[in-house]
Amino acid sequence: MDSFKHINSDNPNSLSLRVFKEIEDMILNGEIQPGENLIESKLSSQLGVSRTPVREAVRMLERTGLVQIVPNKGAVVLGIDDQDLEDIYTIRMLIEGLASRWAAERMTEEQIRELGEIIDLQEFYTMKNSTEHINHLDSQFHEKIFEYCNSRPLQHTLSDLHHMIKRYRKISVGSTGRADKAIAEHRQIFEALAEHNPDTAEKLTIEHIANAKENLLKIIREKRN
Amino acid sequence: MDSFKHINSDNPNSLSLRVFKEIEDMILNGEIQPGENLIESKLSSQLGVSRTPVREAVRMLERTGLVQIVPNKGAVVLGIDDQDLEDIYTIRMLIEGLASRWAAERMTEEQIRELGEIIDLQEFYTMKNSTEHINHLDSQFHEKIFEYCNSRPLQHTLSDLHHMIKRYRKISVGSTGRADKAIAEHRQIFEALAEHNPDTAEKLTIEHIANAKENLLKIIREKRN
DNA sequence: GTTTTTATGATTGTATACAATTATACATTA
DNA sequence: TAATGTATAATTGTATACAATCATAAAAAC
Repeated sequence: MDSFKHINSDNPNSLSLRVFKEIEDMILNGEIQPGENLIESKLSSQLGVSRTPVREAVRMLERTGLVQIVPNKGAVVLGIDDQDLEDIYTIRMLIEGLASRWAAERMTEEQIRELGEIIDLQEFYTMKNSTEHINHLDSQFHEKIFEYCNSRPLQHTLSDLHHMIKRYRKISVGSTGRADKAIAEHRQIFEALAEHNPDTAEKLTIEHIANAKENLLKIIREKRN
Repeated sequence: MDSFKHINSDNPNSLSLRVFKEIEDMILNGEIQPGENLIESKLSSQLGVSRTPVREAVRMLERTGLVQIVPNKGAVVLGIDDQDLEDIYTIRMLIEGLASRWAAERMTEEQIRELGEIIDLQEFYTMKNSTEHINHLDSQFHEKIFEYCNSRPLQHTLSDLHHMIKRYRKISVGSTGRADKAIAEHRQIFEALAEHNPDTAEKLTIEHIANAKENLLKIIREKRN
């Protein structure tokens, strides 16, 4: 049953992957706006590569939900509206709740130690007000949990959801007073995990994401006015 | 904000798509076994097309989770073990439960009528013992619900999950006495949806999928012995 | 003046050629 | 013999050329 295991693909950068990331950045930074068409020939000359890796990159972008491909017509950049965003967070509540539940059941002592270190770092950088680090560690905390829950299907599902909200995460934690609260919540979740208490871990995680959702929606509404 | 809407891509069959389906079938039918490598040149000569559409098809297969691509090395067919299968069904319980909840809230009268017709057909073909039709309608019932819940993120998530278990669905409903029970459950879910009763619809859907899961695991264990 | 047709250009889809990488078998050395 | 290096073959990655499809605008028909 060796063939069933995942091989840890160590990201040996291919051109397609580089192009994928470059186009993704352009979209995330607003250089390319929702509604615009991605034209393979333009992108390829712009990036100095042939059309083939661009094509593959566009296919990867479709997979992340950033783009929709219409056969024989091309790829158009998709936006997401408020309803979509709310739905994504509601789904995340359920799925990440489940992830915490399973992590609480399945985590090893070594993994608990590792997660503890992340929390310590988070508290450190929050005191220092280093937004850059805070955002990165926030992502890392969530990613570690769904690594430790040790379920390929769940990881797959969650990674899709996280891709969808990549555009918004940067504003979610930054700027407001949410960072302090978020970390206090992380600490609580961590303790439930460390005690192998699935019910509490799940409940706290759901609340945590519900709070993040409210905060994000609030910020977005403010930005619009 | 026109650009945000999905264009109903009416499947204008491209070669890549045809090739995708052919390879998918080969894997689903066991012609290509988990652990085997997909070799582009072989497949292209075997199917009488060039390597380009084969490459694109393999990328699509990776997206459905049937295959894993290791850069510079190729694509290997993935299997899923019992734990994966259980996890998928647990996730499905949550997600389809949510789909039913939202469908109950958002469904139109016209959609209720349509869904009712599917149920009627299901009952008809179950009396006739037409396994072919039963399986198809079972899929259709679930797909209609997450079409009617009208949430793109949820649809995306669920369609991934359904792809993952495509290999198993054919044996799930067939052969056993499960079909009768399944349809009775569908009927109950339908009534909750028609009454716009989210709580009941969600609860019944979760139970329904839990039952399907037990049934599937039982069948698989029997087949192994 | 409006609609339909037709021609042209732009863009995507597919095939093929070549480059880069990886796997395999054999030889070499300790 | 085991380990390491090297040559060759197999395979994937990328570039380019051509075919098919679609979008646009001018011309023709009404």
